Amino acid sequence: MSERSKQLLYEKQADIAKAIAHPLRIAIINFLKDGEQCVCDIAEYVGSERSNVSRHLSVMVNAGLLDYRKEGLKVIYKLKCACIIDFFSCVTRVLKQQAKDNEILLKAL
Amino acid sequence: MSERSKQLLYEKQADIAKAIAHPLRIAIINFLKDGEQCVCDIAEYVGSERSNVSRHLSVMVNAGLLDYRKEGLKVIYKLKCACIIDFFSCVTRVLKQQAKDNEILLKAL
DNA sequence: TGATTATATGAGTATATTCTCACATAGTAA
DNA sequence: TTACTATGTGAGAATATACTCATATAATCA
Repeated sequence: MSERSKQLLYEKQADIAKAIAHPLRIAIINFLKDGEQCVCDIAEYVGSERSNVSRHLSVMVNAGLLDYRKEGLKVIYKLKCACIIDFFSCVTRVLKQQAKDNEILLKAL
Repeated sequence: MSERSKQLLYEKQADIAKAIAHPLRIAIINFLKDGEQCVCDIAEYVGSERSNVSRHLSVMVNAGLLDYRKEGLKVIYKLKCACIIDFFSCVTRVLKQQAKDNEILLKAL
């Protein structure tokens, strides 16, 4: 792969990681794991303004993480790729390792 | 899990995603996939200032993605958890889907 | 000792992200 | 038509991130 292609790929990959990298967006992903939802239900679940949630949703749509469809007044969002869940199994492993490290540190005090 | 615990977990997960979410850091992860490296070799590989690379490395160490050891003047960094690679297989699937979508769109023009 | 090298960090600037409020848009229903 | 509801978006302020340059630290070697 050329240097330029690599560069582009890294940027695309970073865009996707960025689209995940926010507590509110992670909460949304967790909510959508169990099925599609409209903006107002998502906003209630995550406890934030609808306008704010709407923006976070559009970040994830732009990154290719979510799909949506309109149903009357409502817009229903869903995960486009269930594989996003895999990301969290990786993250969970890192967090468990961190917790273990902290435990060791704590015992040394 | 309590609301507070969920909130904390989402923040921790977001911190890890943030630590990945930069083209330079992704380039570094790709370089370290093949084995540990010192700062100056990493800086040369990614084509950036050492001071900048040093900072990106410390972001990833703080997030629990990397480990390091000192060897003389050099500091050698390595991936702490190979599972980070799994993240990219997920990202790759999202990117492939995007490429497919774009192809469909292109044909419709 | 002083010079050299690798790395880390403080300070400043530039840029990006997030949130809130107000308003716009679009579908629905009286 | 008007009123209502769900969603999206512009503008501004607050905050976070990233980069560069200069300097600090720490190991090595003459």
